[in-house]
Amino acid sequence: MSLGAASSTGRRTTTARMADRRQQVIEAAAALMARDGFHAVSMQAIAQRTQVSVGSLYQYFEDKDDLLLAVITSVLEVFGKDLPAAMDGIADPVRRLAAGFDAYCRALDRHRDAAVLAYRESRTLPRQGRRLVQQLEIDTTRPLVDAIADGQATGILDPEVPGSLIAFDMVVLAQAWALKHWHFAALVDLDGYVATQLAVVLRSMVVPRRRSAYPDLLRRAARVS
Amino acid sequence: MSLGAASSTGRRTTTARMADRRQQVIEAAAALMARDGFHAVSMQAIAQRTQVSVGSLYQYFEDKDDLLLAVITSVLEVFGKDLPAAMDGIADPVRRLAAGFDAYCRALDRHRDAAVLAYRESRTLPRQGRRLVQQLEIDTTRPLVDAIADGQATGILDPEVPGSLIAFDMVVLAQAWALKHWHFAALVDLDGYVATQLAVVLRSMVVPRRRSAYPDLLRRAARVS
Amino acid sequence: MSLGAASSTGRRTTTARMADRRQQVIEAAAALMARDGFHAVSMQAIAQRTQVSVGSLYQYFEDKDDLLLAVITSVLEVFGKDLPAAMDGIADPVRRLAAGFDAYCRALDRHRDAAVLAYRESRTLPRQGRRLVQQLEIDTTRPLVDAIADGQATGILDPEVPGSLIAFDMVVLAQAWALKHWHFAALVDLDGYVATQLAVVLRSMVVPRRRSAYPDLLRRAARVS
Amino acid sequence: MSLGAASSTGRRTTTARMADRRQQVIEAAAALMARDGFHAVSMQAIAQRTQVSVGSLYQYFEDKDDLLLAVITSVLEVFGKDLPAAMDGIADPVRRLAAGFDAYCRALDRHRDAAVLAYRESRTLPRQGRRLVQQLEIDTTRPLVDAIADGQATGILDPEVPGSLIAFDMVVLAQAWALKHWHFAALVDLDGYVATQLAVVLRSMVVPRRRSAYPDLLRRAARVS
DNA sequence: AATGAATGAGAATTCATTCAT
DNA sequence: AATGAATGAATTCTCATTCAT
Repeated sequence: MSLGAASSTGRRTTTARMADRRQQVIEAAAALMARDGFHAVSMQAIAQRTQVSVGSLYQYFEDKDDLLLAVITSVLEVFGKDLPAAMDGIADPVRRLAAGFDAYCRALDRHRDAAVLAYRESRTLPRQGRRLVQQLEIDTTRPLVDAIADGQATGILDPEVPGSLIAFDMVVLAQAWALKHWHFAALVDLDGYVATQLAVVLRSMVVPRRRSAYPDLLRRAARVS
Repeated sequence: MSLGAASSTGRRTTTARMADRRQQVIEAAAALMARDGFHAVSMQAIAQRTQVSVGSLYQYFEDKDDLLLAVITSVLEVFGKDLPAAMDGIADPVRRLAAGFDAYCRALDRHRDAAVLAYRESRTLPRQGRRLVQQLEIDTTRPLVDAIADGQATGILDPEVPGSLIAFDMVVLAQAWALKHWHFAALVDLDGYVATQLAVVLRSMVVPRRRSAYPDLLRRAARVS
Repeated sequence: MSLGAASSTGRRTTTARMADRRQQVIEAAAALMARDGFHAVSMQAIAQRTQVSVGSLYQYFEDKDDLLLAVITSVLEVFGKDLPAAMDGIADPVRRLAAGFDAYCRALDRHRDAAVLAYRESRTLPRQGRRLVQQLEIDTTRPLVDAIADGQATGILDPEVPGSLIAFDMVVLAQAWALKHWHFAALVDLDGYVATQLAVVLRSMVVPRRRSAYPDLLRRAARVS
Repeated sequence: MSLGAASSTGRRTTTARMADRRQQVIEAAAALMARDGFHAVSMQAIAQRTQVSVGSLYQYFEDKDDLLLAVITSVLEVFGKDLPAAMDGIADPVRRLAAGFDAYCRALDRHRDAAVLAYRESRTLPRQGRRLVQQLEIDTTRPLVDAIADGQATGILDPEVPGSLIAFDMVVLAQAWALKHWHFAALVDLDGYVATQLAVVLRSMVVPRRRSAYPDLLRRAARVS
């Protein structure tokens, strides 16, 4: 569970060693909280797991909420990073969109517990933290929104379609793979899931005369039980 | 926040008066927990709000988890009840599906906080309770699955489409109205949301030569900013 | 665990049915408390076990302490009753003493848990109740004290021996079979225990020239590991 | 009520200061529980008495049961320590036995309340703790058993006498001074008690031709009312 | 007499946070 | 910077007892 750079908290992080430890704490906390939930994990448990004293925890983080915020943003950053990386360099907007959705789903699948944690516990954060997380989620959607806009500009996608809404639908459906895994996993595997959901979304957007260009994306690739 | 029928937990509830009180407690707890989250609400607080002694709380519910389960199932039951009620008697499978989705979204909109509570805190429940909630959610999906199957049998919907998966997508998207309200509400109003999402889903399912029968459902009705 | 008449509390006990129920409650309470200890047994648990309402419990007993007193006296009465019954009619003071000790040990063995309860929890009783229990224990010793006095008067037992003290020793040693059963039971069986302890006590009392009359009592009868 | 060495429980107790405080807590708890009984003493009360926060109590002890175990073992250790100390260096087995019994009775007399507590509440302990206490009691008996065996080897004591059983009888009788103090104290003083009980036990063991060597031990020294 | 729902004081235990070393 | 002992408010849950029906 290698989680990104983090911060978001205006902490000094003077020493490099301190930054290291801080990151370790975030990862340990993420693992514990993903398993047991935020409230069920005590600061002492996190300290113990990280081989750090409780006192030090408060050197790295304002308080427990601040740690949670760091954990969540750390998780979201990982997700957010994979997405543009996967889309970068793909000229065709539809294929770019598909690549983004695919990458996002895979990232979520890899860190399923962390994802559940992030979406579940963001409510626990104080207002400001909650907003920050929401903004991060919106930022993540950005590349998708852009790809749709691009597709509409190119005449591949229906210009009447509300891009930002559909893009967020894609985010929601990707997250659903983690959040409703208990249900979806009984119906399809990850590949099938990605293909199916992609087909649903694209069918509603690609204009009829351009459909022939994406036979692979518009037809369900996988069996669904 | 008038929440439906009682129990779901195998409780005694001998007196009618007791059942009444029990229901009051569920509603008060739902309100408080929806606002502050399960862990932030103490049994004391619930007792106080309901004008009931703490001891009585434990006469009605095994423990706090049991109360949470009662709250969540109570919430879900309301949602689950609106859905078939709205679909009942509509012959056309597509219109039936639309009516169901519409009703579900509206129920969720009405009890937005309770919905967030239910989906957020179901993780807090012990295994068995969690399963119960999941089953309840699957049961809710049933009428939608049936409508899709009906549509496929009638030749209106693409027979290759995986009905159970798409039906659950609809549930997920309906829930997203509550869970991601902070984002969607900035883009559309409820009517617009329902229309748009319905269009997305139906476009990917209705076979081309039957599309003309549902011009209202397949075109976005509302403005999206 | 048929426990004796009881009362000791100045309760009315009007109906015969009431007296019956009362006795049932005492027995159920004795069983539960013997197993789990006084504090670990709730009034509701006793009520449930006896198929009686909690309210009725308070019709039969002042409060929980009063119930405990009833339980303990009930237990002790059973013990106390067996003892004189066994001694009655035996002319020889030494053999009478032996019969009494034997009967007492056997009664204790039969109700070992109840015995432990009685001796352990009598401390829990309020002053007055404690005194009552102590008096009951002293009364029990009476026949033994008398037998010793008789033996001394007859010239069989050493006149210098402090009878009341030795008699109480016998009570203590009999109780020890129940209280230290975890240890003694690993060393001897009940018969061996009775024989051995009897030999110890009698050897220190029977005057030398009368010893030949009790070869069976003065020699250890049983094997001790 | 200065009670001996610490732990017996596998606790960390890093600091010396911590060990100190821990010991203080044990002593305060012993005093309170001896007076009011285990269940009647709250952790709050113990904390208050020791000038320690409730939280700290849980730093020193797993839970209330663990504290009770510490109290009881602490008590028993004191008793167990006096006994061999008094016997050490006495060559004559009978006199050694007498010295041990004497020391044990005196230790019990000094900490009578603690003794009652230990024997009464050991039932409250969970299985493992109870076993530990029993083992401790058996260990205590050891020097007595050895002395008897020695006496038998030397031909002073009747070789047929079951040593381990008699030794435990002595323990029981010593404890009876504390447990049945309400009765015995009315009959004799401590010196008288020790002398009398010793005489009872030794008379049943010392072989006739060696009796002349212990006139002081075989004759009751004290008046008994 | 009998019932059992209602009560609320009190108990054990946890845990975020601080601070002396 | 780091430590981890100390703190005590807060929380969940129990249970003896009462009282309206």
